[in-house]
Amino acid sequence: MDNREMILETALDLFYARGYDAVGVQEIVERSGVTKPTLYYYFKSKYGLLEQLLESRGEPFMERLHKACAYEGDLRNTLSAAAGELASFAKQEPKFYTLFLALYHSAKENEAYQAVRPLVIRLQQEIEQIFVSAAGILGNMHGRQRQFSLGFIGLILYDIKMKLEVNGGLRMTISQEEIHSLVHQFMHGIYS
Amino acid sequence: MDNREMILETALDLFYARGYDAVGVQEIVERSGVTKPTLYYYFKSKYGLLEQLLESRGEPFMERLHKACAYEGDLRNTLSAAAGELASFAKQEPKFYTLFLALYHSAKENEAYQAVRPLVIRLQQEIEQIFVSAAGILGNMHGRQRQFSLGFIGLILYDIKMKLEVNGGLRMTISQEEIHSLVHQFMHGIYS
DNA sequence: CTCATTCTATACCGTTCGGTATATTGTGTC
DNA sequence: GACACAATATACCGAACGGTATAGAATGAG
Repeated sequence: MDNREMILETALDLFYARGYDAVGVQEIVERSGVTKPTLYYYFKSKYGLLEQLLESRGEPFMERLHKACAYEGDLRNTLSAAAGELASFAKQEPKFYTLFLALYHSAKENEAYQAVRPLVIRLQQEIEQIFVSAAGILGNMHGRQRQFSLGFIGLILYDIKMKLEVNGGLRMTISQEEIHSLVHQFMHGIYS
Repeated sequence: MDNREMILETALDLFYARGYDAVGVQEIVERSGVTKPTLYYYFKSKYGLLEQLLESRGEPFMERLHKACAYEGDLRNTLSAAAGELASFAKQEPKFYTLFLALYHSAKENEAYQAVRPLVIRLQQEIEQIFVSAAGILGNMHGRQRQFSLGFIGLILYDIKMKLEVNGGLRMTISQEEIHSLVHQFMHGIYS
């Protein structure tokens, strides 16, 4: 692993464990076996490091999610596909997933929240687009696509986080059945 | 307002806006119109300030929640009472509610997460106790009280946060109907 | 071999960090 | 008026913060 990747990996470990603000640049470079100028050569600043970390780990996932969110006439199946993609991603990258969630809920005027916003917005757009596509069929959304998508995201993200925690990080399993059950639970609220 | 309360209020504002780690003691005392030794006289350390902030604002709420969670034979009504209490608290203290949620999701090895744990545990216990009490009647929980309570907490907390955000912090309204609808949505997943 | 470019280390910068030793100012008690 | 005690300010501490000026090593191209 080259130095750049090593720094990214170390930063992920540390930000995950203690948070962006509580981790110093010095500690990152020491654990990575490099010195400060190396970090600043690749990332320009501590904030740049966080940005590139979020982009390098988030981009591949966003592409997979985009494909999974392609609406094909059935809202339930599409939501299940999206939720399944989120779950499999969380299983593959539990630390990044947890870090993402922490940043998602962090203070709005904090640097770290600004850095994660692009990813959050894209996630919201992908999910919201599902409901927009389904509006033609459902017909009764009355412009509540945003509300529905936010609620769906919150439900799924939190459920996955809980399942990650009770299994101690690794070994998380989330079956197709559980996904369908969650989606069913969510949709029942919509239709009633 | 005396100096101690002034410091607490300022700390809440700043921690809410930018997060515990990103705010320095210097800024807190400047905005409070006092000097550092005054802060350290009352709170002993920055961490102590956070602890006392969480306790002073969290304790009154926990007491109200405890009463609301008293199980009286009907799971739906009890859950609605608990959720309603959470909602009214969020409406009264939106900044503290949001700060609590941010800390709840922050990195586990971070100081701030350690500080909020007592409150988190008590919240979980209150909610879990509802399901434990209901177990005699439901009978089919198979020791899943913890899982149910965590899921319920996640659903309610996130829903309230969303409603806070779309209304720009103040002017949040969450009707009794919405509460009942949420609880219904949650329970349908349990019974099915 | 030479030169440009990429990458990395030594050593340092000013600033801010959380925290404190010491002294002074109320304020009510005896 | 003397005393105790709570509350506050001045001035300072060493350490850690994010960041950088400068120079040296490595690498491939001509």
